[in-house]
Amino acid sequence: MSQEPVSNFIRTIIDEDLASGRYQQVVTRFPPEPNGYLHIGHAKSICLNFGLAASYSGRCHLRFDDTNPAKEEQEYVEAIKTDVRWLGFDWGEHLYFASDYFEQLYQWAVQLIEAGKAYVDSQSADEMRANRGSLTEPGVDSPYRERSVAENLELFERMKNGEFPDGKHVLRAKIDMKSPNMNLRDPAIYRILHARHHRTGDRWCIYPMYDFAHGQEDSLEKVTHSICTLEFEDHRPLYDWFVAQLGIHAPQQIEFARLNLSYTVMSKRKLLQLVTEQHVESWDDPRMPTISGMRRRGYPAAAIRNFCEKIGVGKGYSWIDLSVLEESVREVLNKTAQRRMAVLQPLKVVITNYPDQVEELQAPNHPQQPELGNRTLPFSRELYIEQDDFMEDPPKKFFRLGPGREVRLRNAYIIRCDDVIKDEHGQVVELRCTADLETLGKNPADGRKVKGIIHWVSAAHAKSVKVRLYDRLFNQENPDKADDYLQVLNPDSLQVTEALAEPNLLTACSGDTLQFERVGYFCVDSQDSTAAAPVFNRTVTLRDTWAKVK
RNA sequence: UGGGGCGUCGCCAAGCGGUAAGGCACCGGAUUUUGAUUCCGGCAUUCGCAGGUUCGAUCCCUGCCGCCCCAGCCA
Repeated sequence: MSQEPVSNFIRTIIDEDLASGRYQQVVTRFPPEPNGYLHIGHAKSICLNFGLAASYSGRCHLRFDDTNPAKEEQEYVEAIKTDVRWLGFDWGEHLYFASDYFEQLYQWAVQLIEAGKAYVDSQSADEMRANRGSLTEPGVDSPYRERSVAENLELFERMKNGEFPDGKHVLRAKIDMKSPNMNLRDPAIYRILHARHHRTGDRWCIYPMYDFAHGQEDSLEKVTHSICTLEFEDHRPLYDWFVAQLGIHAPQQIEFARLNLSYTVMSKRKLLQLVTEQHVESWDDPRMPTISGMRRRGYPAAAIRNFCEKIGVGKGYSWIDLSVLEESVREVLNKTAQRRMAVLQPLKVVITNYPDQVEELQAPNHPQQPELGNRTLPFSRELYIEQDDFMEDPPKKFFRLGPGREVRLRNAYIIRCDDVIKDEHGQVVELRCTADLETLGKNPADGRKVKGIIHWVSAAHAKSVKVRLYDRLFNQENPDKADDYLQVLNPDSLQVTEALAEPNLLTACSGDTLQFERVGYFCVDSQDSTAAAPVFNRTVTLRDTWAKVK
């Protein structure tokens, strides 16, 4: 699947670690918190972690970082597993949960207390904040900082036994309240939380904090390279401190820049809000930047993988244009999608010199791949073409239909527009045309050139299908910069319309993606489409240089 | 103004002391029964700025400038 890997700073580090003998193999992990659905930003991390493991013949674990029962749910665990699998990655036997390590983590906390490296603090959250200092002022020691080991042990035990309400005490690592790195100013490592955990139920009422859990989880799994995003750079000294104090296997944490995509938001909080406040249908709404939304939209997994490969990985804050993703989608779909014809905004055409009969024309399913075979298209005297393909007073650069002009009907004849029929409002409602019946499958014998080619359907045979046209969810390039990102939602992100399609479209199955020639790629909606009432989602438009010329 | 990072073409991004890969975008042109696809060609005398070391610097040193992150009992 992948050929020459692109060099990047992470591979460089791994190469050095392997060369120096610091590690003998490569073990990575993708560690989502099950508090929401995966999005395209997670895809970058998944492709990176699983890709690196595959490239170095190592392994990659899927580990749920479920240390905060207040926000996490089983539903998310299942959705995440589905998405990672769909993206094409396999964790094999290596499925883990932070919650499986709770007992070990608790023992390690006790060990730290015994070593005089952790203490129970009984300040309130407000007092702790006040004593933490600021970016420019050092913090001050907690009055509880010098409690005896015995007292700490006893209090921590009682915390575990549920003898205190939430927030009454907290276990802190004893490091340095004056450290310029805020994360080292005696970070909280265990808090009291009387909450039901989706996997451990009511067994625990104290839960480890991220900093006290993540590195140890990596260590237990013998992870060699723990890849995370830039904001954890400041946590690395803490990460290293814990594994050093505990004397356990030390993985190397490496930070990279998370993905930012134009015209979309990536924070789970905001995505959750879009769902709960019904700005979109659901987590898998085709407008969502979630993996499940993109899947439903018709984006192939390979396109997402190619995209992640293409954007690279670095440490600088990057901003990727949505068009890069869309190009990746077209790249895959162009090769795989069968072609069909459908008219979105119909304009009637009558071929006046064509007899009252039905002809069966042959059309290739894919112009560049004859092995995909042909399909049959019914052709008759009355057709529909796209309104956009006719102009009453066309400019010179427009080479579609106009009064007296000729155009090729794709896979059929060349026609000339003789008359334009309008209704009482002056609206063009019908075109009277003549077909050159000698041009089926060949160019005019007299050598005249007809540059325009338009798509069409036979009026009597066309099938009506529901079509959903999706556009970017936000109107502003960076919705996070708006005062309120909800204010810049694109009101036209979804347009529902009926299209008239060639009969062959009805044989498409759920999940199939087809190209409506000259219009775009469309897939059968996995939720709402039925044989009786088909629903197609527009995956992405075709590139349209004419639109730019206009 | 404490600490941690980052600054190479419009957007990503290679490069690791020997004289600027690649992709996307863009601009030409060819083929084409999708104004699609495909195909050719063009596209940074220059690497945030200023000094210094060196025969030679985007790569090393110094000083500026700009941007991002950190004061959750979130991850």
